[in-house]
Amino acid sequence: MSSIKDVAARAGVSTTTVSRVLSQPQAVRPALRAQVEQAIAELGYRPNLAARRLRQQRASLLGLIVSDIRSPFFTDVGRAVEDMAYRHGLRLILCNTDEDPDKEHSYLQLMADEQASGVIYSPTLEGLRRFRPAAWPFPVVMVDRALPDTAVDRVLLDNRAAAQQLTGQLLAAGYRRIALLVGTHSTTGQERQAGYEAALQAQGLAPQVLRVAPTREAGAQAAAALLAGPDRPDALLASNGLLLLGAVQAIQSAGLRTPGQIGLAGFDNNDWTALPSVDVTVIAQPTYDIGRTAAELMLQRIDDPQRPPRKVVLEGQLVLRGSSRGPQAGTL
Amino acid sequence: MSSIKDVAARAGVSTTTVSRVLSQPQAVRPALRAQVEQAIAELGYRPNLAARRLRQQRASLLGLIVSDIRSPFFTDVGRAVEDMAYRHGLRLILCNTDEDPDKEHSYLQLMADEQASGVIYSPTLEGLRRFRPAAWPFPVVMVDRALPDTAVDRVLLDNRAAAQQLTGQLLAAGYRRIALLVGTHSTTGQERQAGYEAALQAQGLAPQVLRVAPTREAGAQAAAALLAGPDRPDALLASNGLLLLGAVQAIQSAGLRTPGQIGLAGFDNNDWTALPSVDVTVIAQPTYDIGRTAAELMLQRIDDPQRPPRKVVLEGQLVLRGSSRGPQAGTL
DNA sequence: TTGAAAGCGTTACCAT
DNA sequence: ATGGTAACGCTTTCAA
Repeated sequence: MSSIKDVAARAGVSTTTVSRVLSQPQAVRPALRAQVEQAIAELGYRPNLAARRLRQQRASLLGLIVSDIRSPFFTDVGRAVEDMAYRHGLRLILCNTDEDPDKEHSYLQLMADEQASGVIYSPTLEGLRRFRPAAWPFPVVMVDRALPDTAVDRVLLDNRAAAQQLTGQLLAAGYRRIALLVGTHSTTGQERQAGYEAALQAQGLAPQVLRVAPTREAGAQAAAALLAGPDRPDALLASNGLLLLGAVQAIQSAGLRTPGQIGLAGFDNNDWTALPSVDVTVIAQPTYDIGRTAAELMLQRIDDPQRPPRKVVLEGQLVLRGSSRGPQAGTL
Repeated sequence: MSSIKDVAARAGVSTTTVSRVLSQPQAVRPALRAQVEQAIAELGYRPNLAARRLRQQRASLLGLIVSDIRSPFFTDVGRAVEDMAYRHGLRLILCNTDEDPDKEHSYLQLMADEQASGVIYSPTLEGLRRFRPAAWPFPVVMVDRALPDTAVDRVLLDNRAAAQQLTGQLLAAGYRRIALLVGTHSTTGQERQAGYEAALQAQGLAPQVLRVAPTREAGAQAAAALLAGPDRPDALLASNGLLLLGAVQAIQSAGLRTPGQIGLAGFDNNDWTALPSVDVTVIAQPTYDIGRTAAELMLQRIDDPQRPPRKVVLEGQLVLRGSSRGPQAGTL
């Protein structure tokens, strides 16, 4: 590998000049600059990033810390962040925490060791409780999950409004006993539960909440229990895509039809939700937008570390499908 | 930030000794070692990775180059690789290429600049054609896609056997006019097509192949055209998860039932394929295993750069569901 | 078993 | 506008 020294020798200039050609070309006389650029091309010179990093004390590198990249939500977000990172010459390091606060901490430490320029972070409830922005040498942008008063940049969905809208839709269709399947571990679940409860209370109805692990299996099991139970709800609301899939599975396994025999709605416009045999009403989260916005906030923050923290709240989009039509609709 | 110098001063030893405590503790007298370890703890010292990298001329860093992390297959593989990387103290850098050979090359170059320890790579057909192992300063492990004679480590599914098995299943059930939806861009599609054709030819039947972009929309459109066409096939085979989803959508939209009115089978045991209303026969790829194996090959290769390249072929698992039962089965 | 010192490749300061 | 040089923090020879 050739170094900046070799380039300098070949171009007949100092290493300083070569460095300048790389970082601030306009500060070098065009003639000299051309010489240097030619030498660079001839040698196939590539800057040594480790040396640059050591000297500058920072790396062109972003961390993405999420619970599990296999969740379609985080996959989309990650894809958006990676696109932005690539465009701006930043690498993206992927970190899965499995909702484990210790692993979250370990990854934050790792990013500090790597002198990352910033970290995009979706904390668990516990991780959020422990988190101190000042403890880390990089800016953090939180996505999807964050407490209301956290003093960091963050990109969130209006979960409360979305859940309220979804619940309102079921109420308007005539459902009265709507049960909620909600995931533990995250703040989003809490907010969605709040929206659901608000919508019910406005009608003087009692909420029925099942808190379960955020997996398809747990969702299916909880939904099956509800459907087989003594006072079966007339509609189900699922607070995320995995729980919704579990609910669909339980409903179909029980031989029930939506919306005729049970109403259904949930979060996340996953690709299978549009299948004619599923056709479930959902809130579509602007997942790519969330990731892109998080990356944008990060780039701006890197540019100006002093700017006041910003909170961006994006709206979910109601995708109205058959599963939330009225209880009588099945006979149409 | 404290450096190795601070630790040395506090422990009353040389920087060399501190370095040794970090990398080969058994070479330092226990008493001294304890002093150093205490100093490290008291100062909260963390090694500077950039300095280490510059000195050692290599980084504890793996690259993962895939077409799109949003594909469930790559998501699972990525998750497995990241797990292994974390366990071995390696970072994982995520790279999406969108099936663009130039972007593939650009990312390979990036990994070279970062002095990555290795790259796990799922090349496009064109990227594979251009690829020269010797051109890169890191070992490569190919996953999912690779030419038969590539002289690099690789982890592949037995695509031909899997497609043959799937087609055989449909044939055994009594289907005779089986059409294949196959994605362009990848070697897997070609291999699966070969398996499909072999199975048909063994029965003296003519193949009917539609090559389309590997997206749900393209799959749905192609399937819809087939179903509405003059000589409609009696069964459909989809060569990956997205095309299969498109096929299911087209079949359900056309008001057809599987297996009664049309047979169906395909690749990838995505979570929605098990829904009672879908219930489609698939080949389940051992996605996590594929990723884990790729990471293992990489670790072994890093350990011993001279070992001969290995090829690991994993078997898909047939998941038999309702959609591939016989044409008359719907009336049972 | 321990230490001194060179050197990895770059950037940034200070001269000129 | 350009160049000399120190410094970033670590590992690795080599010597003791």
